[in-house]
Amino acid sequence: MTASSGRIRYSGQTRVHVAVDCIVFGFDGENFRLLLIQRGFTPHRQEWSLMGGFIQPNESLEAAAHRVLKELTGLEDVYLEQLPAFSDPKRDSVDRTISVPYFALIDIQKCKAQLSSDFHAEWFILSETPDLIFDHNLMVEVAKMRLRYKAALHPILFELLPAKFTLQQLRTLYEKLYESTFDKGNFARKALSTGLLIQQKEKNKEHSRKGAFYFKLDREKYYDNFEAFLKFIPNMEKLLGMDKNW
Amino acid sequence: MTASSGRIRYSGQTRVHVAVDCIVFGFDGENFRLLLIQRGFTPHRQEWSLMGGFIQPNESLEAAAHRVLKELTGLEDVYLEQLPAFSDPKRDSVDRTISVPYFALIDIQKCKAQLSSDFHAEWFILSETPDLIFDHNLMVEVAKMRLRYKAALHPILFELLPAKFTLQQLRTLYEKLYESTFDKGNFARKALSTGLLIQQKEKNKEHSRKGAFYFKLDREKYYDNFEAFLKFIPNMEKLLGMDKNW
DNA sequence: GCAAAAGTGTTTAGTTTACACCCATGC
DNA sequence: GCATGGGTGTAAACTAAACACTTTTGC
Repeated sequence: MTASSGRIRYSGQTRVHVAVDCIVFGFDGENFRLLLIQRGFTPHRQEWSLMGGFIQPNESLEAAAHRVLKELTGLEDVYLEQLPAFSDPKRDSVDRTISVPYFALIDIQKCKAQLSSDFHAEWFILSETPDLIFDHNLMVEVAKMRLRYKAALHPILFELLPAKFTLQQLRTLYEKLYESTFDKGNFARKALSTGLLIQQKEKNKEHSRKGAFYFKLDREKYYDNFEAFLKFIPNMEKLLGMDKNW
Repeated sequence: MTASSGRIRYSGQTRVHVAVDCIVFGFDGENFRLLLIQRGFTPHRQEWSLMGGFIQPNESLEAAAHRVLKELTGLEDVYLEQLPAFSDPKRDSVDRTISVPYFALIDIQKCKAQLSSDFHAEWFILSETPDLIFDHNLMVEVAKMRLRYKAALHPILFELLPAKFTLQQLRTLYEKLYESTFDKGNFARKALSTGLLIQQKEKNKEHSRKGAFYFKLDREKYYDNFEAFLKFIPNMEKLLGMDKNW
């Protein structure tokens, strides 16, 4: 619904505040993490919250989300995906505010330093997320489900890994997300068969005497095929909590 | 981003108009159809447009979409799914307006009568969609892609069929969406193996002497398993325009 | 009986899974 | 030389795809 004539005005129509909230996921090699801020102002001072902000007159929602993330982490090129808007008229008791959540995937190592003390930001273990203000807990739940869904079909989890990673790290990442375990051999074959991985000469010897090869993501193929399907995940239906008996 | 203290106001923050636009899909047995309205007012009087409306003070986005659809078609329980918001600050030259598109799937037969002349609504063959106002053409494209994606994994296309349908009608529906053809036998097996279909005693004899059994959707199983995965579509990756050579 | 569409069966190819096994290395 | 995780091989089970075949029935 739009108009473009200079003579027409939407004067009779309600206007509302529109904000974005960012559900920022990271992975520390062992656990999924969620980046939260401690509010420095009322209401709900010192309570934990998602990082968010109002949309500005000359920016799109996506630009607002990127701006907010930049303020918080210093990062510019972050993977962001829009989730369905939260628009219950009562969700905000001050003024009508619609919030559009975005989930973000970032390499936790890239922003550890920058995490501005302005926001008292902290990386929580995802499963140990504290109570959040307003409807932010629900936003996190929705984001988790969407991440599980999307990552089962598309190679987005690479966004969470450092530039160099081993197959074991990649597998652990998937195992944690789906709270499951995957066969080492089968997983490696699938991962390699995507052609997205470039084997390095260097090995990681932290976990074994033999050492595991590092891999890098083939960024070109990755961007070219972002929407391509993976079948990374065995028993996808079951892992996504879907009963197949029907 | 929200607040709930009575003392706080968002007075310094921009407020914007928020609207919903509905991309209404139907299927006439032969072609996908798109329900459009001819605007009766300026700007763009008599041009074709999606049906939309501004969000009201006491309704959510979803409620607004349902209201708009009810006005247009008389239908209340319509399948609706939110698409990412269109929020370019320049998309509306009058006032800043963010539009949240919803795609709707409806049984074309259920609303033929009601189609209120208030809106000069018409069912266009999807592939023969005229030029639409503003960014509505793009919304339709996004909705088509999302429908293809979603229908490959979930049984939503039943929403487009009448209460009783034959396997052939179901297959034709999928074939048209994916601009492809599917093996009769394999398709029937997959469709039946979902357990979602209840065979009727009656047959449709329009297309053959032998007659094809009618089926009804098992609504209970359908609602229980809405998020369950289907593997209805052979070569899903290729049909969704995804190159697998990587 | 034959045409035409409905519906079933069957062969083959491909993929997935589970699990066994070999490999390289530091101690 | 042996323990440890890294990496490879393989048989069996399952699934998908192609296509041939049988069924029904109005004319």
